[in-house]
Amino acid sequence: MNAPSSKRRRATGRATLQDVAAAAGVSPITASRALRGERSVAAELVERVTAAVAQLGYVPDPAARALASARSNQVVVLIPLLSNALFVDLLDAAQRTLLAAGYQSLIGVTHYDPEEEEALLRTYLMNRPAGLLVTGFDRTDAARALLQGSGVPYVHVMENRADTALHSVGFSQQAAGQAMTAELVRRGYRRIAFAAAQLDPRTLQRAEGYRAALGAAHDPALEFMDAAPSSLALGAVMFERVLREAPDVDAIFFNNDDLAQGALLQALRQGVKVPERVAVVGFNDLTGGDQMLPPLSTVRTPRREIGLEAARMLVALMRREALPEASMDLGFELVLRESC
Amino acid sequence: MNAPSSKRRRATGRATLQDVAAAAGVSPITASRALRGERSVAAELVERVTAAVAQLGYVPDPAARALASARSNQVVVLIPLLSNALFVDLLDAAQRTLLAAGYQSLIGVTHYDPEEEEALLRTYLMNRPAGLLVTGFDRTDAARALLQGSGVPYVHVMENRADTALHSVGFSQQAAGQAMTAELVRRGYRRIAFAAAQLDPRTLQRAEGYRAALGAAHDPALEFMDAAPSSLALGAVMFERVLREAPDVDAIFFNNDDLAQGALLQALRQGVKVPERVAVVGFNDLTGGDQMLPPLSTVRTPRREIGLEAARMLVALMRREALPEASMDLGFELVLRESC
DNA sequence: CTGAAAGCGCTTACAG
DNA sequence: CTGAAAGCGCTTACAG
Repeated sequence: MNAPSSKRRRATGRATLQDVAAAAGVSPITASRALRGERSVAAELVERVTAAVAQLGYVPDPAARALASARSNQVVVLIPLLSNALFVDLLDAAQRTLLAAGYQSLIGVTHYDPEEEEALLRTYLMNRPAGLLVTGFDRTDAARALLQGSGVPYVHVMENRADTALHSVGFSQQAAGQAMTAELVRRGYRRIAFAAAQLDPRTLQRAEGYRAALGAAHDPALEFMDAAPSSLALGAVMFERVLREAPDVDAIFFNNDDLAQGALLQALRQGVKVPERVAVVGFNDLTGGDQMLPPLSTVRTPRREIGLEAARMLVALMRREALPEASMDLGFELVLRESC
Repeated sequence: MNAPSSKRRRATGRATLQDVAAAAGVSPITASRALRGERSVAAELVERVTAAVAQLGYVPDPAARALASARSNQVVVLIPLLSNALFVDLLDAAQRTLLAAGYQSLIGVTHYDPEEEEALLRTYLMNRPAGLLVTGFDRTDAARALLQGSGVPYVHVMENRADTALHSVGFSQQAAGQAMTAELVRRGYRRIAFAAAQLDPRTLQRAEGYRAALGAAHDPALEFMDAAPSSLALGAVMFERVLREAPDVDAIFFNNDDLAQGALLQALRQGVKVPERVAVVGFNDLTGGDQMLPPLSTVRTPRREIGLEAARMLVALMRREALPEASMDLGFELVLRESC
């Protein structure tokens, strides 16, 4: 009768590749190839398949695709924290680029914990992702082996390394730390403190740059490190502490803008003049820096561009296209407002 | 010989349910049932399967599962913006809860655009998600039909509605707007402005609350609406504008904290005394409000709790467990600091 | 409580 | 350039 064939017991009601093939008068394999843009299909058949797809409103089933091809259309993005605007910006840009290229993003938050990252990697690799975006180069050996052994392309974001063939899009954190410190020196500051929170690998690289810029003038007593997460409130506390413990300080380089903004607000509360009594500079150029009193001098980091370019690089890798370069240094920019 | 059977041409090398079943001496179906915790399996067999899983390091293939069961282990989370800390907090909490329950999150950003939301829904529904979290009740009819027709459980976040059987976790935006306005009235303010950006549905609900609290005293000339996205910089501009266009204003209720914080900084720049000349209050209690000069009075919204509880509710729905209630009102709290 | 059979909707590998 | 067959690794539906 007209009842659906009893053979198709669990049909979902959606049009399948079979239906498309039948409507186009080709075999399912040919329909599949036409759909995926394989060039070995006659132009006329491609047209017929395309028409059938449009007519039936066909959409491929990602699960069936993943099962048959051992590869999904999802990209895993591993970032340290969602509460840091830096990573949210990067994620947003990467996500849009990937979506436009037909890939969905699966986000994993590592909380700056290598063990947690390794666990996430184990879990997400089971999904047979098409690719991965990972933050920085610092991870467990097991995580590295997992990435390497997966056969899945991946790109490192935020950092660059010249000594490897690994794919990366970022900038030199050390060079950025060095450049801002050098600018302070150039402006005549002599007792320059470095105040950092979180103490993740990139923060420590910036500290290296700070030390390099200071050379012999570097005084370890002017380094203030706090492993707590970065925040406005912590910046206020650190500002007060630096002035108390190093009264002769004349400039403070905070490793993140939220710290620096908190410091500026604390200075206002204490009546400490910035930059006259002490200069304050930050890092990243987060929202609000230009609204501070005085407006905050900082290092602008290209996080959106990093997200965009890393996604592009990954897409090329996933499509097995040739890559112009294995690693991109997107640089940084000193934004000198009135706080130094 | 010892070579793998030529029948298994595309094996991936991972242990399969077949391997587990063989090692446990049961059929694959029984292994599958034991794995998924179906209660109809003898305790002893469950033990043997569990042991085999551990021994082989077996992990189920999500794609095969999704294909066979027409349901994946992924939950789609649709939020308006990643650049608003409010939604990032909600997302973070929901994500953790879902991950702990064995579900992965697929994030979609709608940019407050119903058309974009509808498109995302179409795309993501193809993945046969196990469930969805959607923001608010405002969407296209097609999107509503898509959700309804999918058969997939979903929970609304951020808002509540008593007049429907729809699942939701949030609070009354209108009541929150009304409560803060009433507090300002109680404190003796008489010319209370409402300044809003983005103008999304929830902002407009807060505006309703503002009007309701003012009653006959409500003056449309004191409403300042700007459809641009919320930011510190816009808050500064709006503050200046309100004072210029309504010089007799004695309090300003900003619909989001970033606006209010920007206003506070602008007041500082202009030398306008807060709250003496004009009171300033915000909404959401975002990071930094307590660091402002003066510390910002605002409405604390339970976004993390919303993410957590909505995820819990969804998990119960996905597991077909009984639900204590279809809708949860998590309330809000006035945080009265020194800016009013 | 357990299982043999069939099927989910695609793509791979092999032919021609 | 095109296709018939087989298979990816699970779960559903039917029996018993």
